[in-house]
Amino acid sequence: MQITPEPIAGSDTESGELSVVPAASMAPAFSPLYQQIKRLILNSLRAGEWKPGEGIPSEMDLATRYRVSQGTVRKAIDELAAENLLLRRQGKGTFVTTHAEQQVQFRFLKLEPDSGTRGSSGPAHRNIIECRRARASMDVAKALGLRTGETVLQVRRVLSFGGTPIILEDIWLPAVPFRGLTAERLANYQGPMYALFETEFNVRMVRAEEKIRAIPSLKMHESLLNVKQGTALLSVERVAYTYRDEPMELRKGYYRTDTHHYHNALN
Amino acid sequence: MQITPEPIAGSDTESGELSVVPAASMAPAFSPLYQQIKRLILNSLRAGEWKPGEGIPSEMDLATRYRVSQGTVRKAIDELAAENLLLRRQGKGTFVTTHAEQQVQFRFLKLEPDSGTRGSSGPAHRNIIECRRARASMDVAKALGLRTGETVLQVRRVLSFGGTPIILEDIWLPAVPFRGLTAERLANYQGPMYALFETEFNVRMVRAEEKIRAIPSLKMHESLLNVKQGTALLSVERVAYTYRDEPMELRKGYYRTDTHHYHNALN
DNA sequence: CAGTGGTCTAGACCACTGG
DNA sequence: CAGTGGTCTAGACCACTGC
Repeated sequence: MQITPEPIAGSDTESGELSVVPAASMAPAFSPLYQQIKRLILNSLRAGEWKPGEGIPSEMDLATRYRVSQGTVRKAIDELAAENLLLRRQGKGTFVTTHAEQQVQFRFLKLEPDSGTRGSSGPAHRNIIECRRARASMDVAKALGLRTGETVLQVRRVLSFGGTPIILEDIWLPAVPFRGLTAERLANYQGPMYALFETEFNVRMVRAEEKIRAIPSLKMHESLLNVKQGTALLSVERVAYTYRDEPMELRKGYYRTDTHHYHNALN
Repeated sequence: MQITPEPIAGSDTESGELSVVPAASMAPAFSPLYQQIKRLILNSLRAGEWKPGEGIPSEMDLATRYRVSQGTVRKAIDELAAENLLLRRQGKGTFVTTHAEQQVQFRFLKLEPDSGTRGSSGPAHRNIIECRRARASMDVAKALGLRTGETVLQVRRVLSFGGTPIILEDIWLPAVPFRGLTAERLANYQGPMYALFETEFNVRMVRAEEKIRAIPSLKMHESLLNVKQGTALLSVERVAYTYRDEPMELRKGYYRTDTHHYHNALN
């Protein structure tokens, strides 16, 4: 059984909904119903039919809408919840996840103090050093899917914990989606940067990939991070992706790890 | 409905199976059926009723055994599969995961070459430097849940990729479960170290936690990793846990990150 | 072909939330 | 109390594997 999506939000960007056959393959490309439902829900998220923080229709409503059983909708939502795109709350409903909540303040930041829990030394202090327009270098362009020389915004900031500067971040953003972003707006905004991206620029960061290295600190790190040149720093290069799986941010972080460490759980 | 486990494998270590009430709380500690089934399956895994690589009974068989529906067993297995304790293979059955398979050769190793895929430079070369008995220092004892001074085994080895030494690892293991482990057995064994632990010592590593820092290389790294003293190295401190969630290995890794990087996906 | 896991349904009931 | 997500069942059928 295949589903014919009803044109609700006038936003089905993808034309070929089903039966995508791998090139030069005889595979029938069978796709279970719940995967098709999952894609329809994802399309609604992409189209902004339900915004971050809002609730989506109940399972029964969606089942009626898509003309499938509740269990099928349920399995679709389960997967989206596992990917952190949706959040289920028993008795209340299912909600679009957002970066604008206290609990997930630093969802992508895995640095922790060696002793104590994160936040035990008070809230992080953010210091915007600069925000300027620039031309994408080759590696920045490649990471963001742009052409070399295209206009990007470059942000530099320092994060301090307990009064000590711990992290220097250089951030590159494509200029077009982020038109109007200034150092002042960044400095005045309370809350995670990704929350500002959501509310002000309609850009939702969904997942990220990081490449981690150890590097000797440079001269510029001396004053900004209060370390001597040559000190070992953790280099964390992150590319963050949107609902559409487009790379929308390149972030090069330099972490002091004398009092903190990057924590990772392996399963 | 609560399940009364039948005494099959004579191995139900846990006495209080159900209804664990949080201290000083009136919470009824409701536990869904599938969670109870999950625990029973986990107990069988712990007891060694099904060994790594082996298949477990079919869903229908387990449903009959536990006197629940197939769907309930299914949900229990789903969660264990999500935790990488079981592996489902359509048409074949459900199997206990193992480290002794080519595909998951380096399940816990997240270092990748900057260009190319892992393994593109041929198989890793393992060089056992030493394996000796020692007394647990304070931090080693704390990590392994031992008392300071208890006997541990200490292994040192170097991993090379494409002929270049990239990783130095110092490994600490509690002496008792690993009695009989020698440098020779380690050197002669083909395959992942965790696979040897499974087959020879009945120790199954299920998950791990890592703390990552950047440190300057020490003098001993000069010859072993072929780097100059003071070069920035990635320090990866891993504690690995068994089925019973006991810490069974402390591993301090020192990674060269001039040609490789630690890769991490964030969701 | 039989046996396995994978999907889908319909319906009942339970636990949790908020008015 | 109604509405939500969460659990459980029984049964049907499908996709994949190996003999």
